[in-house]
Amino acid sequence: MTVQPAREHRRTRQRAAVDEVLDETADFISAQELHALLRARGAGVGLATVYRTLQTLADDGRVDVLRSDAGEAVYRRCAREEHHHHLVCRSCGATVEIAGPTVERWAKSVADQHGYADVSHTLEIFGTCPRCAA
Amino acid sequence: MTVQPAREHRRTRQRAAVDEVLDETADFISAQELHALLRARGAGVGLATVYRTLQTLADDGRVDVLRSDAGEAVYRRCAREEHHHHLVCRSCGATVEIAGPTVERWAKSVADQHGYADVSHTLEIFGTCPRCAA
DNA sequence: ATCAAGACTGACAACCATTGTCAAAACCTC
DNA sequence: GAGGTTTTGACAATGGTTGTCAGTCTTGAT
Ligand SMILES: [Zn+2]
Ligand SMILES: [Zn+2]
Ligand SMILES: [Zn+2]
Ligand SMILES: [Zn+2]
Repeated sequence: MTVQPAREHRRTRQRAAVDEVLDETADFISAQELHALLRARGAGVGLATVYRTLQTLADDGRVDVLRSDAGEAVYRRCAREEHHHHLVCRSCGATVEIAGPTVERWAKSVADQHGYADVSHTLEIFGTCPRCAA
Repeated sequence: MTVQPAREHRRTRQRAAVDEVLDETADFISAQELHALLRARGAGVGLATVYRTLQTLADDGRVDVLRSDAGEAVYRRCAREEHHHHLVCRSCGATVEIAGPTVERWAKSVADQHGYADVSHTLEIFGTCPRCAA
């Protein structure tokens, strides 16, 4: 019995294109925006494919997802893959990655106190970045 | 020139009905669910009106809003109107209101350090409540 | 009580992000 | 190259939410 190589996803032109945009984009971006970008730069990719690719990346923890004020899902390739949070500019989307060890412990302890198990949490900070503060 | 009394919203049967359901419901509930509830108990209210009413209540800070995993907006009348957060059961929706003074200060300080102004944040803790832990 | 002004309602259409469909295309292994 | 699997993409379908607008209801004033 041979050890099966971890079945990775295939590398296709479409996935490479999505990956490239994510690497070049510092801010959170929606699937629709990403799709428009790709179309604009010639390397067209089907909208459904963009959604599927982002979904997969998110499942694999290779991109972070959060919901904009409008409820639209937005994606970002973060420098660190470990758990962290974000300080996001409401106006231009400029993002700073944040670590908060104290908050992590606090959240866990609060959940424990109330007997909640299998705990997770969401935490994002929004504001107006220096460049957008006219 | 007489001083105008603060123009409040009008009191209508529909808004009273929505209010009543919110007071009776301990868990976060979606607009669609609330609409179905009202219809079921006879006091029918138009779906658009339910949405508008919840929107208004949220704007006035009279109900809390957050997004379910599915991206659907869910609403809840909380005991305290001051800023707070929630510990929510992923399975049954049972909710505990949480205050986190330390987190509040931390969030503000992080934003300040990066020059972000007009700061707000979202923070919710999810888990499985004691009753749902089979 | 009556009335006018305008806030509110609701059935329905419109929107729009996201997902489902499925035949064609790309890819991999033998 | 053949056969089997994965991926793609145009299009339809879904579903929450908002827009429309004529008719209804509240309210404050008469
Ligand atoms: Zn900015
Ligand atoms: Zn965290
Ligand atoms: Zn529960
Ligand atoms: Zn807070």
